[in-house]
Amino acid sequence: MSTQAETNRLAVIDTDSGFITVLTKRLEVAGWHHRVLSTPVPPDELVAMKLNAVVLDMAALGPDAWDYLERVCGMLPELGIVVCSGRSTVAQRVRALRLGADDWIGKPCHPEEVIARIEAVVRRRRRSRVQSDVGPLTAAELEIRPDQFQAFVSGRSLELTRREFELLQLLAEAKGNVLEREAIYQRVWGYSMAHGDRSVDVFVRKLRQKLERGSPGWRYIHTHFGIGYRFDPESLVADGEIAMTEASPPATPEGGAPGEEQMTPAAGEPTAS
Amino acid sequence: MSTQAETNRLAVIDTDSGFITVLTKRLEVAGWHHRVLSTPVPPDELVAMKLNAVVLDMAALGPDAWDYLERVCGMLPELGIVVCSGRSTVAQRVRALRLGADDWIGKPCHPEEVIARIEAVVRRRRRSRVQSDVGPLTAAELEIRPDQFQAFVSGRSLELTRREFELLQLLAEAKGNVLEREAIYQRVWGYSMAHGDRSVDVFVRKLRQKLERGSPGWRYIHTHFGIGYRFDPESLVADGEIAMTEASPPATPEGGAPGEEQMTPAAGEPTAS
DNA sequence: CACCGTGTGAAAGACCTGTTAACGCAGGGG
DNA sequence: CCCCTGCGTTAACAGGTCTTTCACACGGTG
Repeated sequence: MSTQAETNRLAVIDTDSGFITVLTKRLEVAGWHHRVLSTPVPPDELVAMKLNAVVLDMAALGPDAWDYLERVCGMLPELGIVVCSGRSTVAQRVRALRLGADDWIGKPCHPEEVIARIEAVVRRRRRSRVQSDVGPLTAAELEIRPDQFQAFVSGRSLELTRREFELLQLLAEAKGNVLEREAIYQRVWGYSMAHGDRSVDVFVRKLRQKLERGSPGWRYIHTHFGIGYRFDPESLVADGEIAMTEASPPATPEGGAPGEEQMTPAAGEPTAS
Repeated sequence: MSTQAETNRLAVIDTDSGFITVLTKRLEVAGWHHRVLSTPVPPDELVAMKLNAVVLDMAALGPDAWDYLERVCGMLPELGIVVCSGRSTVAQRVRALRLGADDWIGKPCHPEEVIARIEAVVRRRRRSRVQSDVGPLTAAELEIRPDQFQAFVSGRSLELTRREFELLQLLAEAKGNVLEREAIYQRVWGYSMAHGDRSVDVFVRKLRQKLERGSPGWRYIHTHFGIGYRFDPESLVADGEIAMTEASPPATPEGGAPGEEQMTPAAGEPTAS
């Protein structure tokens, strides 16, 4: 809940163009990343897409539909699977659900209901997942650890407060992009910024202070006059000079966070400058 | 799938005797513990039942059905909620799903499908708490034994109460991760924390007290201001030093009750390394 | 040069946590 | 049947930490 703005990723495997058209329109409104496939792609590829859920029509899966469904369910236990198919019998629906599908919707159906059901499935999945979903994020000497609500430099904590940490995390996740004050405030504080509020500036200052104290030699946060701030680690010394204190590989103190690859929500898309 | 040694607990809130008869018969075959209710019991009571899921008919909930549904969903985010009702509109189904229901089935329906859908809903939840109850867990001088609902230090019990133990176990299993108060409360108490509830803090204090009494020289639970707590054993004495039991315990001579077990006069202890 | 936006420091105030004690409830024993 | 004891909950207070706000200096922009 706190980490909002998490975009959901969905694949639709179907051949019913009318259904797809209507559904994708709704998905765009809802802000889902989605991809339409007309043939059953190998489970491996589904894995690579890092999906949250998949909607599929048994009719589009060809003759080996049940095999395919079983393989996908077995291979991606964390994936939300919603079958949206034409006429079906109770036995078929029960079979799919037992195989591991999360829901079955009969066509014709209202796209809004499809989305609501997908969301229900994903919601349930989110809750059950251990909170190790977000891997540590590193930048220059910095190691940002969402699991600890804290940032480290060569193993030493920067002693950030909650707000400071969330601000840093937000900026770092948008690496390279300029974020406007209003947007920052909105996402860290959770509500709209009052006119004339300087909180963001004050926190940027505190953050810079702690960053410099723990990692002198680097500048992390840049100011864009009249706009906002941008995170982008920049060495203050010539490249080859970092003689001592190299030890760049941030030693993971111990918490064995699984080496989750960082799932980039959206491809970097620079906000105009 | 795996040994279904764990029985599922389900409540059915409905007044349709025919439906209930058929459904309960199937539930018995499937080995579910179930309870039939003809009126909407207060959410508190649902909590006490320690359910995995609930099946409910909007028609049986009376005039405040939507309110009730919303309250239950908000209070028991971990509970699987399946609505099984008569004729309905898309808008109603979407509303229920958005409120937090996991599935909506229209009557009439086949009991086998109802069960399959309940199982699909519960299936996800189960994954998360799979590995929790097996082997003993040790950390520093501590030995946490789920089979006894108790923690030990060099063989001596810490005399933890049930809640204290569950809290400790939860924290220890998440070793190294910060857990937010809401998350802790939800997983130990089983339902959502009311705003302003300080129970978690109080129990953390009791736990720290007992931990310190049994294992001075170590700090186990760390506070993260504005967030929650983190379990991470930390020695209070420098590594190479011979712990002299250096006055860490402020004695507290003025004993309250005479029966106070102040044992541990000098029992050998640290020696660890 | 005038104007606005940003950096900086400090102080007031809101919020959070540690700690203690009293209350109500349930189970066991007399 | 009543009393005793242990446990969990709730309220209240004290002490600290974090946020916000304000004032002023500095620097970029037109």
